[in-house]
Amino acid sequence: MTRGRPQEFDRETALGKAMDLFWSQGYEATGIQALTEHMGISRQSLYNTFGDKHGLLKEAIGHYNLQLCNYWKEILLSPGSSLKNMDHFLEVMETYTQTKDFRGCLMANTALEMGHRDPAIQKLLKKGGAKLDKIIEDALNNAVQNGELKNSVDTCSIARFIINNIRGVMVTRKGGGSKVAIGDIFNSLRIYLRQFQ
Amino acid sequence: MTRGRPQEFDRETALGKAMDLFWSQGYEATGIQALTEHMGISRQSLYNTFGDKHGLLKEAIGHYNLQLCNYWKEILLSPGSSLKNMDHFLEVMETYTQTKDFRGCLMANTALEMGHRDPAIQKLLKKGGAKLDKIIEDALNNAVQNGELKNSVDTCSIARFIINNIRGVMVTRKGGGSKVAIGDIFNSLRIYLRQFQ
DNA sequence: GACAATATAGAACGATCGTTCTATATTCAG
DNA sequence: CTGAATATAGAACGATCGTTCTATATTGTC
Repeated sequence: MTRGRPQEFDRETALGKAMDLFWSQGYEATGIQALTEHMGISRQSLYNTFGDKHGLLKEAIGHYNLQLCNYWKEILLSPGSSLKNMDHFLEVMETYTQTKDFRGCLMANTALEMGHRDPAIQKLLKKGGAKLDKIIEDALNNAVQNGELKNSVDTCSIARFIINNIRGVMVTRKGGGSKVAIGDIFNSLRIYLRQFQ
Repeated sequence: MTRGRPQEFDRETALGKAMDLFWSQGYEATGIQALTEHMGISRQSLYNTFGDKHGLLKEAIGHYNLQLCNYWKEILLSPGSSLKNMDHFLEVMETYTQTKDFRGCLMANTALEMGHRDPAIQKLLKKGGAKLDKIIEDALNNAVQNGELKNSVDTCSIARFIINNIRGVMVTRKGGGSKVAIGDIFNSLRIYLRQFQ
C-alpha cells in the first residue's frame, strides 16, 4: 500500500487558523482566499481536507467548542470552593468583554448569523451549548454538595440563566455597551446568585 | 424651479422592506439584487435614495430602532401597574422567541456581525440601545413611584440586566435553545425581579 | 527506476458581488 | 412646445465569490 506525498501542514493548526478568521470576521465575510492565506495552505488542500467552506466552519465550531469546554472546566471544576470558582469565572468573562480587540464568541456570532436558517449549524451549536451548560451546572451542583448553595435550588435553570447572560454581554459589548454597563450586568448576576447561598 | 419625474415608490415602505431582508439574512448575506427585488425598486433608485448598501443598512437600523421603541413604549409605559406592564413585556418577549420563523433582533444580529469592526454601526447601535434602556428604566422608575418596587433599587442597573437577558435569548434561541430552556431563563429573570418588590 | 497514490500550486470555471454608466421616461417652469 | 431636472430601466464595470481542473511535486512499494 503506497502512501503518497505527505501533508505539509498540521491539520489542527490550520483548523485553528480558520477558526480565528471565522471568529473575527463571520462566515459570509470570510472568503476562501483569506482563509487559505491565513491558514497557510493551498485552495486544493483546503478542499481535500475540509470538504468545503461550510464543512470547514463546522469543524471550526467543533474545535472552538472543545477549547472553550476545556477552559471553562479548568476554571469552574477546579478543586476547592465552587462558589469561588464561579466568582472567578464571572471575573474572567467580565475581563474578556473589555479586551482591546474583542470579537465575542464564535458560537454566538454564528448562531445569530445563520442559526435560524441552517439546521446543521444549529444542531452543532445546540450540542456544543449543552456541553457548556453542563459545566456550569456541574459547578453549581458541586456548590450544593459543598453546602455553599441551598439544596433546594434548580441548578439546571440557574446554569441556563448564567450562560444566557454571558451570551447577552457578547451582544451588549459589540453594540457599544460601556465598561460600566457591562459591570452593572455582572453585578446584577452576582446579586441574583447571592439569593441562593 | 422644476421638479422632475416623481418617485414611483414610498421611501418608508422601501426602507421597511430593506430592513426585513437585513433582519432575516444579515448584512453580508444580502445582495443588492435581492434588495432591489424585495424593495420593488431599481438599482439606481436604491443608490439615489440611500447612497450605498452600507448607508441603507444604517437607515434600516434607524427605522428598526424607532419601530421597536414605539412598540416597547406601548407595552411598558401604558397606564396602570408598571409591574404588570413589565410582566406583559416579558411574556411578549418570551412568546416572540417561540415564533415559527424566528429571526431575532436586527440590532443584535448586526452587533455580532460587524459591531466590533464598524465604528459607525456600533455608534448607531449604542445610541439605539440607550433609547431601549431608557424605556425599561422609565418603566422601573414608574414602578418605584407607584410603590411597586423598593425605592432603594438601582433602576438603571436592573434595566441593563433585563435587556442583556433579552439579547441573550436571541442568541440562545438561534443556537437551538428549547422552549423549556428559554422558559427557565425568563423565570429566573422574574425571580430576580421579585427580590425588589 | 517505474508505478500508484497523495499533496500542492496555480490557472480557470461560471456566478455573483457592489457600483456606475447610458439611455429613456416623466415631471414642472417658462 | 421647449428645456431643465429628476426617476427609472437595464446594460456594463472590474472584482471577488466558492469551487473545480490541470499539471507538477513528492512520497512508499515493487
